[in-house]
Amino acid sequence: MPELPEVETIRLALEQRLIGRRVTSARLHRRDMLVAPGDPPGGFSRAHSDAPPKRVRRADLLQGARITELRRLGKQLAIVGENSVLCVHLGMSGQLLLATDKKPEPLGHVHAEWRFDDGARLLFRDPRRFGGLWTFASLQALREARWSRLGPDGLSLTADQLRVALAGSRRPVKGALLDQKLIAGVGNIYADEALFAAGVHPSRPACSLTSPESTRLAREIRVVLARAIKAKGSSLRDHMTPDGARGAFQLAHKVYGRGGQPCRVCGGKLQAEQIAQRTTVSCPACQR
DNA sequence: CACCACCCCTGGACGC
DNA sequence: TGCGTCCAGGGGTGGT
Repeated sequence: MPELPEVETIRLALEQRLIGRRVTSARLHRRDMLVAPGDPPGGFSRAHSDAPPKRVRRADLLQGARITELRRLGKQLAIVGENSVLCVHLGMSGQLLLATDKKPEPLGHVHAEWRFDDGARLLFRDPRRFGGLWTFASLQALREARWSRLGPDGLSLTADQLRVALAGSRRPVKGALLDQKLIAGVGNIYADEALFAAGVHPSRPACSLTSPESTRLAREIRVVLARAIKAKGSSLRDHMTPDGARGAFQLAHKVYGRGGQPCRVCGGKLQAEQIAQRTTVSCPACQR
């Protein structure tokens, strides 16, 4: 569920709370949620998953490091320390939660936790475990190993960047928007919302968009993502800010999750179908 | 290379 | 109330 706006909301909150703080200790409860330098490619097998809670290598999980910045590309977040970088991917159900109280809450599925020099605690929780943690020696290493595989960030997507991404592809434009190699950060919610706002039907072949349509779609992608960030994201099930607040953008969804209901613009019946293995909702009248 | 089907995983919604 | 079934979906992998 966390797409670009949810991750950016988390980034902004952590930036306020963590920059300048030093990690005094870190714990990893599930070894298979972390991929460290030197680990076999593809991460750890689930066979490691029953290992008891353990301390990790000092260089891993930012131990001892002061946090200097928080970066994001698409749906991925980088917590940058003095001597190492932790890349967090939240997958479907991942959360980063801040807790200041002494008593640990009875929260399940907490796979890693950090303690900071001001007493703050940061928890990485991910019930469905589609997410994960990756450690790197530097931001440069993260860029080379992971972020180089991502397309341009959706929040600043230009019309030209979108035209390049869609060029020569006959797959449905919805599928192209979801492909992180082409555009980073757009998931099922914001793909549907941006396509609706742009008046483009999700099943249109990507390369069939006219130049004005691409320009409009790129703008609507930026706008819908920016509006969602202002609302602190869409809280449908799992998303919340590190401080436990819910986002409000789900109230502004025009098509996502509304199959069969009336279009908020024309009143016609919204259509739900499977496109690129994702439930896709659109308005047959408003989107061409 | 382009694209698609499948799989990973758990909790919540829903039907009986 | 409780149990079974289905569905949500990002992204990696392997097949066409």
